[in-house]
Amino acid sequence: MDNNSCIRQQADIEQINRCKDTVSELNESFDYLANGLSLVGNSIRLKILYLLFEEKRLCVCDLSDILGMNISAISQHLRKMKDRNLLETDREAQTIFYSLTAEYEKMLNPFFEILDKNKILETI
Amino acid sequence: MDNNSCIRQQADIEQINRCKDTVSELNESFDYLANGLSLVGNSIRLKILYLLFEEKRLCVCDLSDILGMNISAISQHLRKMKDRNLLETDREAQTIFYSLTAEYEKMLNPFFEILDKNKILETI
DNA sequence: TTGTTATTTAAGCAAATACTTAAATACATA
DNA sequence: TATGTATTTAAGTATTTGCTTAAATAACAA
Repeated sequence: MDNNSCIRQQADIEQINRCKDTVSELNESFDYLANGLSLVGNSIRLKILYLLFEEKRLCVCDLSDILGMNISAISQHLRKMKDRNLLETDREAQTIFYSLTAEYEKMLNPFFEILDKNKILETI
Repeated sequence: MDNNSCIRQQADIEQINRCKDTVSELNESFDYLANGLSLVGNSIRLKILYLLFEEKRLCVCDLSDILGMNISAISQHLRKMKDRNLLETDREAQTIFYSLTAEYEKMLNPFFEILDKNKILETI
């Protein structure tokens, strides 16, 4: 793993140890948060999330049509986000509607605002 | 691309078209934002960002030691984040210190707060 | 029951990402 | 100028991710 055997001569050993402690203490939190952010960090999924933010709810079929993509591909993206609790579903006969969970709607709001701002700028 | 030829029978055509317009209008913004978020959505890079948030500045060598990873791997992560303006550098003799840019320190703050909260919870 | 619509799931492939190794660059000092 | 320290870069490999295809499930209607 570490062949170059680092630690520079003026390194602050106390700082290094403090950081090591922080990292090992928060390790699972980092993994969990990073996993959530990686789901949002994909432009197809970000589009889906934004569309659900604006339209409140949409089904796989609608999203497939809006984004010009295979239903199966969309379904797999939705599944990942549902598994991580970014989305929830609500069945109405054969149609399954997806929507943002309250928690993530709030969490993602600042990013949606950035997108809204862009929209206004470009339409002026 | 789209073999299943969707559009369900009760689809709201106006809604679909409105959504298509939004997506094509904001297309580059989605790509740009998603790219930024995908950088944060990696647990190694998230750890680096959090450590820089707490310690203000660290060099490749320190991070390599703290995270128990190859210097080259860390350097490549740092480069990606510097290219996307999440980080900036500041040379001091042979040592190059990385720090968060003001813009992203502000933008990532809510996530760092989540991590801080966890830290307090676990130490009680 | 049979067929239709809406969706999910599984398997395979292709592209993207992360890590390793080795060589290159940059600065400092003897 | 030669040597050591700090870091980057390039190339190769391995792992992960995303998409396609085809088959499966679920609700409904004839």
